[in-house]
Amino acid sequence: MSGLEEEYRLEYFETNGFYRKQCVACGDAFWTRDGDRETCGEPPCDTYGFIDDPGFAEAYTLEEMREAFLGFFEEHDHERIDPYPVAANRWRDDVLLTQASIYDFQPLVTSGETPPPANPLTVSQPCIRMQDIDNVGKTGRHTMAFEMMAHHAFNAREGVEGYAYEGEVYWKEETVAYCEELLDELGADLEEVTYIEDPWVGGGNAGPAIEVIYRGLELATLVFMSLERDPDGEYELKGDSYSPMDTYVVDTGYGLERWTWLSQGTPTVYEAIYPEMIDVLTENAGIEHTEEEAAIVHDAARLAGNLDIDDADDVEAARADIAAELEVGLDRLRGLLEPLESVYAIADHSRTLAYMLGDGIVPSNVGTGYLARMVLRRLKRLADGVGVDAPLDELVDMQAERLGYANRDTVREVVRTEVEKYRETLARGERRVESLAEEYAREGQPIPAEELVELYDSHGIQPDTVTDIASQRGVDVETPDDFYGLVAKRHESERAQTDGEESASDTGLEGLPATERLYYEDQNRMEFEAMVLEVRERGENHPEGGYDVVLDQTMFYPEGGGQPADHGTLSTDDVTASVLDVQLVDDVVIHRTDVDPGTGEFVRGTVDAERRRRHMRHHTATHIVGHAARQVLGDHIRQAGAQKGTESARLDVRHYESVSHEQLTAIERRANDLVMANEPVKQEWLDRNEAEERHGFDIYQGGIPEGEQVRLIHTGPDTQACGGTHVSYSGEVGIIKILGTERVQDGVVRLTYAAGEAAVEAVQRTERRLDATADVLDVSPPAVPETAERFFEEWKARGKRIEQLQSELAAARASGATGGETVDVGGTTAVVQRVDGGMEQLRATANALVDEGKLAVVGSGDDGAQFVVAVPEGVAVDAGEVVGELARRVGGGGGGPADFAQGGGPDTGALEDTLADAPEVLREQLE
RNA sequence: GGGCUCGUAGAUCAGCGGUAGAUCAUCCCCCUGGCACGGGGAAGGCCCCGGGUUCAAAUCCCGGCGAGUCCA
Repeated sequence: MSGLEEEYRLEYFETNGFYRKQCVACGDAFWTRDGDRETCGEPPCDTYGFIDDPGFAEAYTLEEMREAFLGFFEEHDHERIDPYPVAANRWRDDVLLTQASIYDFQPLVTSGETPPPANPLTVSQPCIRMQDIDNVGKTGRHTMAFEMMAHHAFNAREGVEGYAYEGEVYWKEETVAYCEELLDELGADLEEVTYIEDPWVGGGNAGPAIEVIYRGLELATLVFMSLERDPDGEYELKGDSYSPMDTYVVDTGYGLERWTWLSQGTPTVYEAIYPEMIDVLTENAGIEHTEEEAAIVHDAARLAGNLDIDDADDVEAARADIAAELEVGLDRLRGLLEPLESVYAIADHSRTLAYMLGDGIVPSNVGTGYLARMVLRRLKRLADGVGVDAPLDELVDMQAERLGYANRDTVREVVRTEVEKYRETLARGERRVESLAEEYAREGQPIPAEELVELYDSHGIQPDTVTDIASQRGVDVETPDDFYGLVAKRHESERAQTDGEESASDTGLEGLPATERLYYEDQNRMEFEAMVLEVRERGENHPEGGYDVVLDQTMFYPEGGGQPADHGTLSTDDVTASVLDVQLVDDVVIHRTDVDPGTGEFVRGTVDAERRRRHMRHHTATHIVGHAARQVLGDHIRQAGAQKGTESARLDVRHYESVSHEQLTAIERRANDLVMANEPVKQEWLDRNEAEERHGFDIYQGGIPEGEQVRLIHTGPDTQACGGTHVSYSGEVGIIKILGTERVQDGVVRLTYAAGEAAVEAVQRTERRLDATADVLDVSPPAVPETAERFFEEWKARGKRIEQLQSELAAARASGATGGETVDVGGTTAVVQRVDGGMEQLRATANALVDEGKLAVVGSGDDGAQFVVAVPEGVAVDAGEVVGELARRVGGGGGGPADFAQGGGPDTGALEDTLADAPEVLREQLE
């Protein structure tokens, strides 16, 4: 066991006269050319030394610095590659956002499975780190959106085989030399640069790493990824053991924003990287400073840079010290700085959104969409708070323009839609809080913490919003110290349930050769011959029983990519086995059959052609519908899931609003246009990097395939990476009929459609329903909508008429025209009457009687035995009690308020006797 | 992917087992020279859909559809 000290003894350091020192303040080991140096150079051991005193020979803009960096490495034999999207989930499924340039090459390139797009390479990769959201604007140096400039080299140890790249391109010596040369070229004083030893650990990998510090600013991190976690490993880092890997990767990160900042020496990073935006925002917000105020702000920023400020909490703590140092009041300082902090954050959040939306992320309540929504809402709050009244879509567009995105119209549209949604949510929230505040105001109580949690968790209302509105009504709010802790507590129980995932069962099929998959060779052939390599009876883990059959080659398509497995038969001369399911495990296709075809036998395989053809039509149709949806709805349209069946298929796409009928019709028409154009559907196997380069990441609509080669399906103008089976010409899909659309969740729209024979069947089904409806209405099908509407209107009108007639009838009954027994109960006239009708009639009759000052007991035998008892004002009879007693006698129950009650029971036979006893019951009540 | 909340008049929402309500908007009348305001009146409801429990469901339970929100 050992650490990595030896790893840092570079020849470069030796020959250039470096010293290895230990920081007298923090104890970290570092390398320097300056023999007198005692501290590592990084705050808090040292302070910023570049503000008002830029560290490079010239000032660079963001764009100039990016070009300087990439150009430098191009000159040193690196290939410049285009940056990847910030939505990392478009090429890997373990993370949401790109947080570092190395994300572009994980996991397949770093593991050696796939070659890198170039080697060595250089890139300036846009990244988003949501974890810095609270620090943006406040610390002077944090940005949520940033570009990580990098150069990477992918190496494999000499003599080991089986990796997608081999040999060593370069390693630590060259990496440090490049860094020094670049710094030197830009005019940095190399005497002032320090290299801190800081081992890197992450995601099961580790390696030595060096932090490059210049004038107090960490400019770069040079990571030498070369170790993997291994219980028996010889290296010990942060509590885990590691051993060397066969591949080792140079992973560098140079912060574009910091290099730009250092070259300009502005008080904060924000003024260096988007000065125009800061100008626009300060003017729009009406922030004006006198010369004296401007000087205070400037000095405060410089002082803050010299302090050990890591996050927003430190800023607050340091502010008093800064105020004292500048000899201004704390409140005045805060008043000057806080609006600026908002402006900085607004500029940053606008840029973050430009990255996100420019890369096609659609705001929603899940995944990256949720993150985009959070950023936008925070941006809106900041802008409102500081008085920036420029529309957000303009702010985002300013950044999108600078970043060169082509889909700026969509981006603006998305921002506008999302701002409107937020406005509605806020309005809803305000109404809710207002009525809640009034409720608690009446009781003279403060709004309790549980309500606060509920308002936030279920309705998205921030506690400070609640406090604001409540205080306007003079209501206190119990704000707990640990508000977000309480919210988290609410979610604790759901965590517990999410484990218990079934572990992949041991297939026991190791060592079998990969099945040759014939369905890729000829997607139209449905018959083949093969040899049975292995048959296993399915164990008790599989309640459906049967056999797992492995062949040397197969035409059967295994379930995958949203396409269900083929069915069919495997026959020998003696037996015919039905194939009920087909799965792919690693490279082996497993056929589940009902009987054992016999190991070593030759079998004739026949695929259920009807089923397969329907799947093929629906699969190609899915590509076509996706393409059409993108044309109609916009370039941001991406597949969120898909399922193909025999009767219909569905495609879920990311979109920011529901799809209108008009849009649906347009999609359907475009899709059928593509069908009728009868374009060839071609498959092509391509090297992964080449496929990405030629067609972009949008080919991964159906998920991210493994392996070095990807299979592309070209359907006319559409290209996707896909493992499914397809028809040969788009015309074979037949008619595509969109059956419906629904919003599966916010930000995801589902399109359901049928193709070919399934479409014809679907149309016929719809037609039959229409015919049946027309028959019922006794009109021709075209007249159905109009007739249905007329009938519905008439039905409503009749309902009203019936109600009116019933009350007239009831009034007539009450006036004594239709009998009923009249008795005297303690001085009040009571009428006991049987009216066989519904509850409506009973109520109307009883009400009419009460209107005449009479006590009413009305019974019906229409639907069981039912009673209504109504008591006029000032009569001391409890209607509820009376009904309870009467209903009990017919085997039921009942009740209600004292002046009006209803009830009943199933025993209709006892109705007459019960009504006869009613006067008795009423009199008992009086006592 | 999981949790929570909500679907009642055109709009905003009460009601939360027992006769469907308020406010605004709409229409009519009064007041005015006219408008705003004010006063009086009317019209407007498959209480989201489907099951269940109950004598009785807008109300309780289950399922679906729709909307919102928090978290991974």
